Amino acid sequence: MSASTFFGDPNLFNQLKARMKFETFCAGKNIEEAGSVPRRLFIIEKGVIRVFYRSEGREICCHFAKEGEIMTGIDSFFTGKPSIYTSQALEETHCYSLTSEQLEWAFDNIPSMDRFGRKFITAAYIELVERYNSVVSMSAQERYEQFMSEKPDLLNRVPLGYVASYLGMTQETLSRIRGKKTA
Amino acid sequence: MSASTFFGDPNLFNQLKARMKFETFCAGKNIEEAGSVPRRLFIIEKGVIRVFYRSEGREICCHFAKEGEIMTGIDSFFTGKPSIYTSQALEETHCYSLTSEQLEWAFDNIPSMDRFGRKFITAAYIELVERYNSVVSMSAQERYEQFMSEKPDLLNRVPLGYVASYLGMTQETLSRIRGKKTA
DNA sequence: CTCGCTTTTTGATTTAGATCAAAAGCTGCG
DNA sequence: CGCAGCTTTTGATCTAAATCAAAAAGCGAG
Repeated sequence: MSASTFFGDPNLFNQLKARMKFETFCAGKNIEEAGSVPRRLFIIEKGVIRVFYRSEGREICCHFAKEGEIMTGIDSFFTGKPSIYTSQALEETHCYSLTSEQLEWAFDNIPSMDRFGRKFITAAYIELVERYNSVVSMSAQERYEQFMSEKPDLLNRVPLGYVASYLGMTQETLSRIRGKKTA
Repeated sequence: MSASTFFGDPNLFNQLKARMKFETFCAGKNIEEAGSVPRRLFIIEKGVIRVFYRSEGREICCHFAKEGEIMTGIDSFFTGKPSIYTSQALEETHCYSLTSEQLEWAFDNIPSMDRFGRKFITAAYIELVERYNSVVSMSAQERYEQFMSEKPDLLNRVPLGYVASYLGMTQETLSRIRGKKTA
């Protein structure tokens, strides 16, 4: 989700900003680890983050977030359960962060926060529905084309294997598809 | 999502109930059609509903809802855009309904409504994440087993083909998997 | 009961994409 | 420069599941 949706309510943003912390992560640094409970919400100023989990010995990337976007482990952030996700900066990344306690405080004390939360998750939900549908009804080739039309810059900023797992295919398959296009 | 979560706040439920309409749909009847904008939220008293969309000439079932659960086209219900989904009663179905206008009214006038909406979508989001992960990292056999451990009754209440498309496989594949188990 | 229709099963074949394996390309560093 | 350790590409199989096709099983209506 883009941060501009969040900033749509400047008053809300100002109230939150006072509580947010500026953080920098260098390339390769893990931001939050799987298994931990306290999760922050990040507004990314600069950089790219991947969010992934481990399944049968391999890492599956389920999300990329870059400058101008909000990144958070929605599941545990809102439920309080330990997360299965690890987030990692892929480039030097600058962002503002808010802890889950601060967020809870905001939900209880800032009137428009629940509405923001509702809209934020609705947007995330709709995005996920689209990804779900693409993975069940599109071929690897089509998924690649959709990705390229939506996030063409990412393929040059992150390793191929991460994108492949994000798209639900192996690195070899993605490499072949990409090669075919140019040839 | 189960309706009990909704009823967790009896005060909220009472305020809404006064505005809800009781409706009955007979087996096979479409409840809401793809392409329409006004969408209702349903609390199901009795019956089963399937929600599906059309893709490349075939129907993909993306959701089942039965007695005790809430059914709504979350995407357009919250965005106001026409939905791609059709919902259909598979048995005679009784439910309470709330129009999107009534829901908007509730969001604006009942203080705890935004919070309910946020929690409702969060739950739906988490459920969808699980389905997404299962479809990208599990075999057809494993998806069948998961389905049977979670919703064993549904396979006897709805046609096989609907469940197959819900699980992201063909009817033949589901039939073979099921046969193998018993044999 | 039995005819006609729908749903489910079974069978044969095909195929997209995975897997396994190795060769190329890159990139930084001593 | 040139080797070491990466990421990416290319090649040769293999396999889960789709597709195509038809038989069998259910089931409601006359």
